[in-house]
Amino acid sequence: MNDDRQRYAIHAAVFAALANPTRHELMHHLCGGPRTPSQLSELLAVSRPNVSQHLAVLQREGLVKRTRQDGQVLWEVVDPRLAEACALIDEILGHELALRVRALEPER
Amino acid sequence: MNDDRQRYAIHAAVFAALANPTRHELMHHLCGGPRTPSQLSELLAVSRPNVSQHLAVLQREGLVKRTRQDGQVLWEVVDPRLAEACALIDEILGHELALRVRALEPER
DNA sequence: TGCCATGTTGCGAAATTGCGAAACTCGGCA
DNA sequence: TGCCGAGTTTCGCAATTTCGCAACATGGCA
Repeated sequence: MNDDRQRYAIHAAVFAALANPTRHELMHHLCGGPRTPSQLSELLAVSRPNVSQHLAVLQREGLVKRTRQDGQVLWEVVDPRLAEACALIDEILGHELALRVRALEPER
Repeated sequence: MNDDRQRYAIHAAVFAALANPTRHELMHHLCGGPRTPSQLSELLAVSRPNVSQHLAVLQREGLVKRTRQDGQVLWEVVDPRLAEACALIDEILGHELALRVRALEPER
């Protein structure tokens, strides 16, 4: 059972990597294919150092990996099925999430 | 696209609810059926106030709900398929996670 | 060699999180 | 009415996270 505690901790760490809007958006773009830090920086309108920091967090949890190609740095998701998993959670929480998104729109 | 930002934020908030070992363990137990705060407190060896706090976080993100029965408080998951989603992520990250769990065992 | 674009790392401040302790709410019951 | 147990909320503090900014590393090119 102490074993389970470690599993819970490791699991929670993986979820923590996705528990940030910027990292979530990073994963979304990376699921569409490898990108360079500069591309991501421009896509998200986030500073390059910030992108690097978030990518480091995702890498630490084993969600993305860095490769080199033609002298430039490319980051990519370890397993594209991660997008499916996120979509599944979307579907399950679809009602709740849709309500909350809609609730924000007519605000102002 | 600003719309997407809100979606990313809401998504990240849901993941943040599961980005804590105690809350992860709470969800695990609740997926097995409704439980009272006292039961959860004993199962997890966590103080009752702390259990209430974590349940409040999970409720805020629409993952669990509170019901009353025979004068006692029961907490339950909103959708049991959440367990499936977690299992899917387990499977996808299975290799990585298994390695990391195993890496912890022979430590001491 | 020097310059410049790309990427990463280190640091400090502000904001957030997690948890114990104390206080509060609410039913049931004598 | 008063008491007691279950459950929740509030408060204070330590630890963590996030981000901007500066500094550092690296590779191409004139």
